[in-house]
Amino acid sequence: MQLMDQLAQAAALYYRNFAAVAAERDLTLMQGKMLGLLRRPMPMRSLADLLACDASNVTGIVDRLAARGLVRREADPSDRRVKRVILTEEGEETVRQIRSELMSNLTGLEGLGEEDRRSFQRLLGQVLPAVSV
Amino acid sequence: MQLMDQLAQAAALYYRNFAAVAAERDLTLMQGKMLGLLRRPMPMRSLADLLACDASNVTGIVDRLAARGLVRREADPSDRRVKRVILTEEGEETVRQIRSELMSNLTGLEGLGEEDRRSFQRLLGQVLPAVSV
DNA sequence: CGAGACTGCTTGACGTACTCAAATATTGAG
DNA sequence: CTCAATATTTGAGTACGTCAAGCAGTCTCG
Repeated sequence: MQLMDQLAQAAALYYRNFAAVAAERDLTLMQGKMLGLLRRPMPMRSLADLLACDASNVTGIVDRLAARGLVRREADPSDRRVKRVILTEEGEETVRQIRSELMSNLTGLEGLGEEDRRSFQRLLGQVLPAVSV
Repeated sequence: MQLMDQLAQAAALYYRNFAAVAAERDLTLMQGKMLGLLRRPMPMRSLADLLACDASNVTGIVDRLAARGLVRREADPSDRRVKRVILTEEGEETVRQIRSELMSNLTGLEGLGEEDRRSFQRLLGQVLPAVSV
């Protein structure tokens, strides 16, 4: 079906853009995704679930982000097995920049009227139901 | 903006699904994408452009697909620098399977009425303009 | 309480993919 | 023919993906 192909193209385009924005800051796609998830401190395990990858994978990604001072690990007082990942000041700033650049690249979103916006949201949700965070 | 987040989730979901379908056949995401592009014989260079990756990268991916008998290289008679990648019979069959499984997983698409389908297509095109193939 | 099951994180081995620079083979322009 | 440009490959180095194994902390239950 033609619509499916268009969906594929749209998804590819979205990630090309995302990867390009991240790359400007010397971040990989995964590193960018992870930073974007850290609105609040998050156990490694949760990050693995959200990124749909193995926990052992998260260790390396966090290591690299931490080495660059964008995140740090902190102990979870309620369960000493758990380490929570938290953005540093610099990490917060980076996330803000990425978000705003992403928005400004999605010029198509700006042009939508209120009604189109609602439709788009409804259709997206229907075709690709969001996973609860 | 909330819509941007939903877009991100939708794109992520699309690829999770795609990757899962590919993985059932022991293919990676990139290998699946490449197979999907091979509707006709394609120079390595074109594949690199379509996949938005380095040409040296395509060499490896094609190598692995060829080793499994899903594609093969053939010489381009009009330019002896060029090698065209072409699906084998088994490759064609694999692509058919992947496509049909993708479709059947996107149950949300089936449920759309004619009008919704048109809207969705228009909105997708507006927000994330397709790259011409 | 204390043994065993389970969970969160890390490590190591190995394969795939990405980038970059360099080498080879052809092509095309002057 | 010479030189610039193009198509592909190779090699080094990094990031990421899986999987199996290990350690520490938590939980359940006799």
